[in-house]
Amino acid sequence: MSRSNRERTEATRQALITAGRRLFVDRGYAETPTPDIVTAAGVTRGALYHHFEDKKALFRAVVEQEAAAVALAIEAGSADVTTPRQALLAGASAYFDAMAVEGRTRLLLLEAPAVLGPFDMAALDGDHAEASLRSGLLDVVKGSRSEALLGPLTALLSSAFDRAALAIAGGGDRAGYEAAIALLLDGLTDELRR
Amino acid sequence: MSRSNRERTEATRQALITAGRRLFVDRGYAETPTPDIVTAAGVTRGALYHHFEDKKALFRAVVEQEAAAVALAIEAGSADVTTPRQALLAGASAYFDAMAVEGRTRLLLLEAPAVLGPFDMAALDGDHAEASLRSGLLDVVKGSRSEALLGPLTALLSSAFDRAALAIAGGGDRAGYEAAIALLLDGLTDELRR
DNA sequence: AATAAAACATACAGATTGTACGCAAATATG
DNA sequence: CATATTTGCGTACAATCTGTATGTTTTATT
Repeated sequence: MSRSNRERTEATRQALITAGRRLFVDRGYAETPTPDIVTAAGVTRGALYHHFEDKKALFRAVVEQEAAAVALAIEAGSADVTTPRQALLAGASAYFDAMAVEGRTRLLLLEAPAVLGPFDMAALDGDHAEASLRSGLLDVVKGSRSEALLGPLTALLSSAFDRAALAIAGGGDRAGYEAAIALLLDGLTDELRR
Repeated sequence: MSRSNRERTEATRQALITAGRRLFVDRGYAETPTPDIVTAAGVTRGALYHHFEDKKALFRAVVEQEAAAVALAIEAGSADVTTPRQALLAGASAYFDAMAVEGRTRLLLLEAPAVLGPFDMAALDGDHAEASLRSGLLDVVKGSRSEALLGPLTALLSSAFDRAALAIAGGGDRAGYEAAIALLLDGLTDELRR
């Protein structure tokens, strides 16, 4: 049985990422020693440090994969929408669905910002969701006074979405959070039309 | 020169907390070895482990002190206010002022949630600010339909405040964030009066 | 003054990270 | 196709860090 080098690399890389994800979610980044990761992946630390520069690089790969999955789910979830309002609410709902995957909020919203820093975090497409929100909000603020507030408004609401995702993942009342978000968006919309 | 035991304890505890704060802010919790902390504090690791159960306990003490300072500043900042709207906006402004102290956003909003967990974090008066916000929002939603959304709305806006504080600390445009928050609050107020 | 207890320093054991080195399988080269 | 070379990965090692155990000095107790 002989595998091509590319296959081998891809297989062990993914095994490490999968095992790492499992342990990072269960115990957190700091409390997860690399020996445990490689054991779970069925390799040795030699393989880990061959494919990744250090432990943090493996974590980054896990987070990147997770962020990509979220971006994909949102892309798919935002099918045909009618009004800007519907688009925003549907986007929020898709985001909550995507973030409902177990461990995802811990990885993306708690561990990653601290481990990678909010700087690396922004570069890492963590704001793909934010960009989507931004374009949705643009339809709302466009033409109004305070169109200049698009940036701050996007950041604020994005943060609110994250908080809602965290709360929902923690057993919070999803309907309540969705209603609250609708309220904020509707209020914002009205307020800009005076 | 002989100091009372209470004085000694208080002095070295505070020296450790101060040195720890400085290093945690500069390098982050994980990248700060205890030998560096005790050297900066002018003691040895023996003193550290005599006064704190472990490194995390020292970090917790730093965060507690920081959170208390924020709570105090907000308390003082919310002097005589007239309307609920003014109360909320003044509270936000006081919060931003308090969080503008260097390193505070990193400690309270980035490191602490990851190191202590959002669980310990909530218990740790991190939501003193949130409680204040909640009571301010109560005046807004009171009597309206969707009074039941007070909880989610508080969480969402609290998160938005945190994000604004982070952005401002990172050199963001404070006036823009304050305006955006005013917009959200005003919109919410109007929306509930229909 | 003598004893107890608290504050702290020193010494040590275990664990963890990253690196150096070695070997075997796969790919490149003539 | 044979040999050289690179790639994947396992093993061994050195440096560091954390927490504990043990000693020493200073303050409190009686």
